[in-house]
Amino acid sequence: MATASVPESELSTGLLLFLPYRALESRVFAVLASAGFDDFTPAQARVLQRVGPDGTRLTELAGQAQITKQTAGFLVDQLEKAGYVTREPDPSDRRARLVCLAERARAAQPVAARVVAEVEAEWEAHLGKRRMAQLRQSLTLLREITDPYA
Amino acid sequence: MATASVPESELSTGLLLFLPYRALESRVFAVLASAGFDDFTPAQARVLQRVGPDGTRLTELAGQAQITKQTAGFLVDQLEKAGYVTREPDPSDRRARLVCLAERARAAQPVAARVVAEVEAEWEAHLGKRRMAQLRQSLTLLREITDPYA
DNA sequence: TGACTTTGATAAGAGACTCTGACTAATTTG
DNA sequence: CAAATTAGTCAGAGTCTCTTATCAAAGTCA
Repeated sequence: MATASVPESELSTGLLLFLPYRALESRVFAVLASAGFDDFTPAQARVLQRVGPDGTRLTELAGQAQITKQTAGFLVDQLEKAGYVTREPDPSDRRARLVCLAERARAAQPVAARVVAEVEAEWEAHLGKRRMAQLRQSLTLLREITDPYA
Repeated sequence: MATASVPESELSTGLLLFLPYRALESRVFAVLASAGFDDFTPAQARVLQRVGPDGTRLTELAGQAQITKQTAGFLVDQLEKAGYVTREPDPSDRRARLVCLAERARAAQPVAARVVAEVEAEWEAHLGKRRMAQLRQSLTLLREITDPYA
């Protein structure tokens, strides 16, 4: 039996996905902190990221972030105290409340968006336009079978 | 100026990377648990994953996982109690100790490897052989600029 | 060599995150 | 309407992570 040549990378696709994800998140977090948005934690940010423009229910946030309702509630409490979100009654269901973006979150958003664009530009410069586009396309396809909320 | 069409996906590349990563990790974790390897946590697993075949120093594990040495030590303590790793003196530096894989970790490895292979096969079936290969290639390239330990 | 700095690791304590279980209130269903 | 489901909260415990401080071994350099 012929000896197979060792592939250029022995890392699992999982770790290969994780490394750039973590790099991006760290960059965004660092820039936000130095821009004065240093009063929230990564866990809070991951929930905040999921709040839609018209508000999102706690259960929905918990589902998307794959944490329990209790944990989501705990994190939203803190985001609320720090002025990033408000809780409004949901007109369509009196049991529910909508978590809505507050002023401070709307101020942070463009800062975060700028960093994401910057990092993505660096990636595109390294990979080339073609490969970057293919990467996003493949990841979008992959989302169909890996994101329960796609 | 012509109005640009809305891209097919509005998700940031970061979230697109995260979703399949999380899906893979969850699958592996679930299968390991149902195979009897249910006595470690995700945080412990992320450290265990980094232990090399010849042992790895605590500081190295902490660096790769991007956690503090103290946190890494805390997690290794628990992995040691559960029988997944041992700590051996490092012959080349009497300050250091090598975290080494123990019997239980060697037993879990093939189970984990099988699930990873299974999930990657599903992804390849969805994307096609060509796109899957391109995806891994692009991610490997991206690692050059996003992994400080590449 | 001997003082100084760096590096590997640990200890103590506090804060943050997350879970399970139990509960209330509103809605949906049969 | 009664039963089951769904949205959310409360209480408590366990886990994870950090900061600060300390010790011991190794490296640096005058």
